[in-house]
Amino acid sequence: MNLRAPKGTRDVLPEEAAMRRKLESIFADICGRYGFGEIRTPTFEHTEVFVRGVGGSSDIVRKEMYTFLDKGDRSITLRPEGTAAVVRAFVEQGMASWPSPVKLWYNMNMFRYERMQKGRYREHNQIGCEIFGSESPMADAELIGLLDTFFRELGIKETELHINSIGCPICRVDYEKALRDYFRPYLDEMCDDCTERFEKNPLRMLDCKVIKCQEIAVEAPAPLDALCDDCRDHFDAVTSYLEALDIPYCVNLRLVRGLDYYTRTVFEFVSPNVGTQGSICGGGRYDGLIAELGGADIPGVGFALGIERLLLELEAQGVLPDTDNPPSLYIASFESTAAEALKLAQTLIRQGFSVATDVIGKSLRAQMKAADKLGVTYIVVLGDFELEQGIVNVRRLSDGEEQSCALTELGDFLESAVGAD
RNA sequence: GUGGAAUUAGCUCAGUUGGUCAGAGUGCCAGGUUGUGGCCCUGGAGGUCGUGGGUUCAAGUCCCAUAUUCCACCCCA
Repeated sequence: MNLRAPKGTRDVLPEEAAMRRKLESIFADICGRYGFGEIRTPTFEHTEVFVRGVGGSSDIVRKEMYTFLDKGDRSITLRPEGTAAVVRAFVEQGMASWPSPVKLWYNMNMFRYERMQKGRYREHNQIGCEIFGSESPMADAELIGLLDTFFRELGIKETELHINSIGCPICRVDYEKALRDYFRPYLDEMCDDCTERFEKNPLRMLDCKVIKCQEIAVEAPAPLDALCDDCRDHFDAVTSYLEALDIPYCVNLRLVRGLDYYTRTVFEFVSPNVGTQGSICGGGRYDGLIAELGGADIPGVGFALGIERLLLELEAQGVLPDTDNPPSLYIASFESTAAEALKLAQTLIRQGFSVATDVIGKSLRAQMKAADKLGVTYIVVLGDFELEQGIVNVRRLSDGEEQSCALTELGDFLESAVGAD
């Protein structure tokens, strides 16, 4: 019997879920401040959306998609990434007629059939942003600025921004030809992967990990030198905006990225703390994608950030978010007063306070221990005596200090306690 | 898809050359105070040693297969 979670999936338990919720709410808040609206697309799409959107030469489409036929013989694919799906929605919903630019953010789970490693899962979550309708480098810079804001609010220090330009379809053709001309004499000395890349995507030969290939690639024509004037100007403008925003960056000529839709700007935030993946967040410009998916010739730029990898990074840097812990109360009771305790708890909970009571029938001593383990701020014992008097002793667990309080004023007491913290 | 390592209680892990090896710590539950937490003490529950075969008088321990996780490639978040 195999009742374990499927390979590459995981359970998120309360402690981690609370941190995720916190970090997601920070991201949502920042997106709102930058003027982005949230979008949620279906968990699955027609396979064609990703084949055409992400591109047939990408690894995602070639070997990582969860694709199946539904009962109507439609080819369906669980979304492996967000941008193609969001662009599909953009086209289908006629967002081209919305005030431009259209700025959207999302927080969605993604599915890729891959070998497992730390920070790499078959189901994982990405938060991301897209800006449609701006060809300007200002849009690229605003997105990176948003990420910088997010990382600052999280307290992340050590991640590096790598940025590059891979040109437009026009100058890339020339550049790929130049690369092939350069590499052709060395092909016999290079690895099998590179000989395959030579045909399909010579750009990838630049970041091969094989030592011999790296030595050969050192002298290869640099991508930035091959850019046409427009692309060169665009890239220079992006970096100058980053400087204006006071965002440090590192031009990484070997940064290529494996999704077919990218044009011009590509960037990543990398860190040594998330396994060999390194990349926490990746993005770039995709000026031809909307047209590719049947829309008008509208430019776009966006990024996606892996929540699981972000959590690894936060943990490594020791800046995991504090989960909110409002002052809370434990009401201990006896068999004779259990009903009154439940009722009092419900009343206070409905007033907005966080209140726990025993629902097992534990001894008073066991209830005290339970309250301590829960980490509540205050505890009261509600017995027959207290009910008769209408007064309870409120004990603060941190230092054992007690003060009496009328039952009818417990809400006010907790209210003032919130203010005191 | 390729190569390597790991898998024993909820968690972190011991277990020597196959023969009381099914254990420790921690966590959990209960009691020590039938009306008062943390520390401490006592007791208890939980594992067919990832799964399935094989070798053997005997396997947690050796062999094979398989699953899962981790690491290195590949690639991406």
